[in-house]
Amino acid sequence: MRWSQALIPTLKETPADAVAPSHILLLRAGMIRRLGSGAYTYLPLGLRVLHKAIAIVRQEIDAAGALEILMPALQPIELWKESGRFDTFGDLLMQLKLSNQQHAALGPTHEEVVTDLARDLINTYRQLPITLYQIQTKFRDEPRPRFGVLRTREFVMKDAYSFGANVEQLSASYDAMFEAYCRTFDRCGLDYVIVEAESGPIGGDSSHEFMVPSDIGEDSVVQCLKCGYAANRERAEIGVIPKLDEKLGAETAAPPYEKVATPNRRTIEEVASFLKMKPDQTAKLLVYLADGRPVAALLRGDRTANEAKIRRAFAASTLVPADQETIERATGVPLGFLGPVAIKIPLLVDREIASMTQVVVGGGELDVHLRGVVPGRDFPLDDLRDLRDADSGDPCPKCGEKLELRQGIEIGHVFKLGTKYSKAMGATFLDEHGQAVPLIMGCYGIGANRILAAAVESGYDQNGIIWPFPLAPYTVLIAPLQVQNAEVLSAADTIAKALESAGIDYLIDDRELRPGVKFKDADLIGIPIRVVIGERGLKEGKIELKWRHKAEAETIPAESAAEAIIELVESTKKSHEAMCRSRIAERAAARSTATGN
RNA sequence: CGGGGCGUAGCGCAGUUUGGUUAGCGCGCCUGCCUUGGGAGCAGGAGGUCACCAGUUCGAAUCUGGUCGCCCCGACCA
Repeated sequence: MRWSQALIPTLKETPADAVAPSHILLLRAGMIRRLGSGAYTYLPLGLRVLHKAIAIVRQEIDAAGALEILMPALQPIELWKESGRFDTFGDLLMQLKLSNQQHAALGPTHEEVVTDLARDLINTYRQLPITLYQIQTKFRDEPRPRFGVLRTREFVMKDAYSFGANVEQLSASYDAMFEAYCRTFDRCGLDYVIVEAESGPIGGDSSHEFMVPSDIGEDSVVQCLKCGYAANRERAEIGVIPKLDEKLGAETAAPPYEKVATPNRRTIEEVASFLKMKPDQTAKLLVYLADGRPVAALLRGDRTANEAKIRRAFAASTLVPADQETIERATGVPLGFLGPVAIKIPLLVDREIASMTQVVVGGGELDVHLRGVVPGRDFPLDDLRDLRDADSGDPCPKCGEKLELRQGIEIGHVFKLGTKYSKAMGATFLDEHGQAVPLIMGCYGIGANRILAAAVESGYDQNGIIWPFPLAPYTVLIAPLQVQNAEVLSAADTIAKALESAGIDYLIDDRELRPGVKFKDADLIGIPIRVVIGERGLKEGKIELKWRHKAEAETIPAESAAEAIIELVESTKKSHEAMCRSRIAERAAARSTATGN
């Protein structure tokens, strides 16, 4: 492609409403343009990257044995009512009225449609297992689109759905997708982390997220750098925190707790600052309705409750925070002054509380808190649980080392669904005994646009984007510096022709501009290999070769330049493929050790 | 949905507090000269419903009321 014929509207200045590096750079590099909030046009350069990412996804998902289909984005609302998600999806679902009063939705995901298809087409266990997928635009009425292409109202997703006759088939399909995702992201050249994710009432290892670490990532993940444990923050378990054994001797002699007046101080912040203490010296008592029954959880004041953990701890299938009226009716204590001493409803205590010698808690009556309360002495510690979100510095559940908390961009998610949709929508098959049984499903998503955002977030410098080799809009940028000079231009054209016939994609900057402008633009759009041809070098029979990610350029002989560049591209591809293969081997080895024996 | 900010040329901004010539500046764009290895220089030029609607006023980018749009923080995120 000749730059003079292309549409690459680079910007010298930073657009005012872009904040995230990927957003700023994709705009400045002329790859995207905003139409409205959360809606972006992909210009030629950006679209090429998107297409390269999609091509890799498609190859790997195909190779994993899934079958590509294309379902409508436009869906009858009845399907959503049938699955029960019309209510749970809420305002996120983009709805519209068609003629004839038809009520429709633009698909935010396709469990309903694919389950409808399956109940129609899958009749017998002999057709199972099967995995269907599509690559298609999804619609979600996001309350707050942000960070450019990272969170939009309309986005391209690869969504796959597996159907199995039993749990073994589900696991096999899940594992195949999991492996395909690893291969996909390895091939994209992304640095990703796989984390255990919260999977709802099913539990177990039935959900994983693929994350690219980034400060603008919207998900928090905890990671143990020692043993490799990684989990979504909501999911992460916390290792055992040592109890203070010695306190049994020392602290039983501590003075009894005292009541202090805390007029109208209800929140942890208010109480702590009023008593001139830190929030981590206090504890808070939270009240929930577990399957409708009021229950309480006690956490250190500065911690975040984890509702999924609390729900499981109370063996409940639903858990919602209790409202003020319910709390006061159930406990007889006004909101803001609840404490664990003499509480009237079932109480579970977070494990961490056992490591506190003294604590400030609510006094169980209006405008009163208790200071110097000793856990274990003043309230029981016999049922300790893990009830909170993991934090930086908490012990790893596997090895006890300190966990690190980081942000990440979710680029892929694999999930064992079970029979949630097949049961709700009557998607059954006949098993070996002629029994109609619900299909066992899994679902697997990859956000194509997020691959772009994540690649830029993890590959840029102050001059612009540094694309990973496999995703770059073009592999080689050829920059003849003096286009008026016939020798320079023909040297550039010679190289271009050679790349063309070698099947290597390139962009040739044939614009009649000053060299500085060309260099700035080249850095901005981030093409991996830059070939500079200038009058000066050409006189000495030399042209310049530079990697975008390296500071220094090298010179090579002009007459053999084309061959050298082709060789460089080929060897880079080969070493990347070799890296992907060795990752595959590593995972296979890890699996056989894990299955043990 | 709560809090904060913004809307003036393709992009970045000044002007608004205190109403008053023809609404400015930089970048980009067009023409010419000049220049040519890291966003050059000179000269000339095009480009504006000052987000929209209503009001106050002799007079509104500027004051008042309303509407819309966009960004950030939070809530939310199968």
